[in-house]
Order: sequence, then C-alpha cells, then structure tokens
Amino acid sequence: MNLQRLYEELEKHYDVKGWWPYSDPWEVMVGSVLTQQTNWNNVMTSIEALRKEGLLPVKAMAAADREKLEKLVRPCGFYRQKAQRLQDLAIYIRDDFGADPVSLLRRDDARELLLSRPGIGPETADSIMVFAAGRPYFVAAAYCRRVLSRTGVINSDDYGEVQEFVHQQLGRDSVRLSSLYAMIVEHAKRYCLARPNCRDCFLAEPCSLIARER
DNA sequence: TTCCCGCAGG
DNA sequence: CCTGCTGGAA
Repeated sequence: MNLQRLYEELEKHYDVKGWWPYSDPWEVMVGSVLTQQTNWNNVMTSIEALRKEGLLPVKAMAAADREKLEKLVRPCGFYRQKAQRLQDLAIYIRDDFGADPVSLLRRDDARELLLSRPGIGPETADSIMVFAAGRPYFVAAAYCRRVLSRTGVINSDDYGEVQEFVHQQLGRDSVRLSSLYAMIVEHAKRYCLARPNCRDCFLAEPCSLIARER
C-alpha cells in the first residue's frame, strides 16, 4: 500500500495527541537520549528521579556529580554513557546557548549542531527536532523501517532514504510527521513485532507481508 | 560487528 | 532461563 493509505488506516485506530509525555523542550531532549535502545517506562523512572533530585534543569545537570547522575539514569541501561552524554549536552547548552535549549533548537543548523554532539545520532536528533522543537522531521527509526517495509510502502534500511521518502510523500508538516512516527511505534509494539501478529492486525488485508505469504 | 547495560516480559 | 527494547560509537 502507499503511505497515504497507511497514514489514514493508522489514524482510524490510534490517537497520538500528546503522545510524548513531556512538553518542555529540554525534558524532551533528555528523554530522547535516555530512550535509546530502552523501554520508555525506564525513561520515565529516570526523568522523575532526576526531577525529584533537582538535577533535571540544564545548569543543575551540567554541574551535577557524575556518579549521582549515573545512579539516577541507571534504569535506562548504558548508564555510564548516557550520564556522560546528558551532562555533555547540558554543559554545551549552558556554555554556548545561555542554558536555553530553545536558542539552539530555533537555529537553522540545529540538526547539525545536535548531530555534532556525542551520543546524538540521526534518530535522536530527529526525535528532538520534531518533539522538542516542533520542526518537520520524520524519525525513520528501526520500527518505522520495519513497518514501512512490511506494508510495502518503501523497502529500505537506509535511514536517510526512508526519511527523505516520507518527507516527500507526506509533506513537511511537523504534526503529521510526528503523528506518523508515534502511530507506527504503537503499531509496531502491538502487532508488527519482530515476529508479526498478522492474525489480529487491522492492516492485514492491504499489507504486503500477508500478500507475500500467499 | 561488537560493546554498552538495566529491566520487564515470556 | 532467554529475548527485546523509540541507538550510537569504535
């Protein structure tokens, strides 16, 4: 099926308004780093622990004791790397952007600046661009490439290629692009798992995966 | 390709 | 017990 059809079908079944549980740009950035290869439940645990300890604000995180940061971030796994990456990012924003994440996010080269930071790759950068900055970037995560490939929308494992395709097909609309990502994540978790549950999936008829089995 | 790493679910 | 998770870097 094509992307338009997929979007319409997903929209009938998922309501992803307010899908990202935090609205503060910096908290979205922190969550984007913590959620790398990690279940979101663990991210919430760490973010609330950071908040409780007063280490969530940019300046506080930048000045925090590394071991304390590691302890609070531990539930998310890769805790030494993530603590370091978060603190590096906080120091960067404190020193170069007056501790204001928004002054980074509104720059034309915001995505490149994010990508230049250790621990922020394409997926994390785009997650920040769309959910923290509200700018039109599609997060072409592994989940998305899997669903888009199985359904026959586009068969590619190349992050940039898939992103470009979606940008072109859907248009540079931040709400639509973030919604598509959110709906695909929900769908991938419920039906389109590593081992797909096509029996219960409402997309089974138009999906190419089923078609290929027949 | 391998390592980083805890945690919920099966 | 084992698997997979809203990745990134060496």
